[in-house]
Amino acid sequence: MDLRNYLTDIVSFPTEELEDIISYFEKEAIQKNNSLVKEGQVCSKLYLVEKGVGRSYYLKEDGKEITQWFFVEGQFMSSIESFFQQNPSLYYLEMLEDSVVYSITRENLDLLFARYHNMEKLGRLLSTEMLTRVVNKLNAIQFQTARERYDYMLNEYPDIVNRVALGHIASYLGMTQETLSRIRKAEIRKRS
Amino acid sequence: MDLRNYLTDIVSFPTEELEDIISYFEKEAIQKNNSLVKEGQVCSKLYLVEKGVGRSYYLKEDGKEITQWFFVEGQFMSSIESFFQQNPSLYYLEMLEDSVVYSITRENLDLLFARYHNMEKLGRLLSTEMLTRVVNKLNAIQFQTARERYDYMLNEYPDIVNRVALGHIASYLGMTQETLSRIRKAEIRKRS
DNA sequence: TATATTTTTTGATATAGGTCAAAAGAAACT
DNA sequence: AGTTTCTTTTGACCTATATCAAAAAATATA
Repeated sequence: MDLRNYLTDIVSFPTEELEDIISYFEKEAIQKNNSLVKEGQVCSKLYLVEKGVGRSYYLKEDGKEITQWFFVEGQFMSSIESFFQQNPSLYYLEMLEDSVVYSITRENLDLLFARYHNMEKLGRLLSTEMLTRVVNKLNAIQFQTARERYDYMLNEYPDIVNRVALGHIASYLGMTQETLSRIRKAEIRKRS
Repeated sequence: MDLRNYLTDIVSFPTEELEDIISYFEKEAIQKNNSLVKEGQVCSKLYLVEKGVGRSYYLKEDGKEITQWFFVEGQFMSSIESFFQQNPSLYYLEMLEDSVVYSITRENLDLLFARYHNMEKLGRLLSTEMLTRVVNKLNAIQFQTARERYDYMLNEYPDIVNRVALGHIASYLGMTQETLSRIRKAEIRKRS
């Protein structure tokens, strides 16, 4: 899958619109553990992951890293609030594997939103999709036990569980590493 | 504030576009405790609250009501996933005071999105705004103590605290009614 | 392939907030 | 105004998950 496919999967663009739009994206290779954005910086770009996994995270007062979101192939990645409001990011963005991403700046994206009705539609559809995903996570976090949250993760993101550190998943799910380790142990026992 | 103002506050529409758009909305008066949508129904309309407060909630297996979101004057209200995906709603929508709302059907909204680029933009901006709000709530719920969450509520929605039942606020914040009652008691003591 | 570093597991203990039950207070209805 | 119903508060007790500390396992580096 390349950029063209990811976009046309959402909205069908006339060829010349699509080519113009694509010309504003840049392809970047990012090495494992490299940051795209650091806390305090304004996030000036929106990324689309072609290959690899990324995450957004922040530091609690005690210095612990809290993973806020994971981004896999085909997903748009950004420090959303910083990108849209152009204020300093509360989050770090980093890639957890050697990755390839496409990026577009806020200015160019705005330009494309204004130029093409279809692009505006794509923006709207992506936001509502993201919104649904965040609402789902909120419900999982708010009303499920630690074990149920891990099951939710296995269902929604089976892939990620095997690609990233347990500590990252634990903080993403709002529990400690130790708790997740114990849950996993119990699940293995249950299945055999 | 009327519908016209709520819309032009977000995007500036040429007069005749605005009048056309507005003609697709219907004004409805809803009595306290009346539902707009029940669990299992497809939510066919998007509402804008002119006067009153609404909430979305769902029932846990044990029958307890969990408030998912509050909607006050000027906010768009819907069972979002049901409205956009046109599948059965997991949530109830109800008004907690005698209210006046504007409504528009999914079909008409889609028609306006397709007809006016400006309308599509409004849709996109509303989704991103909502997205930011949900992300904020998620962070509050996931990493703050019960007391901190109540403080977050007092800041973000000072108004709501005095308009709706404590039990609704408690479940919205992911805690029991009893816990919220004790927190409130402690806060009062602290302030005097 | 040995050594250093990071990640995961395990154990012991502590605690925030849940549950259950009942009293007190407010609001709604006749 | 009195009665019923709904909401909030209070108390006693319990449990899921956090915290702290250290061992074991996996991974990276020299």
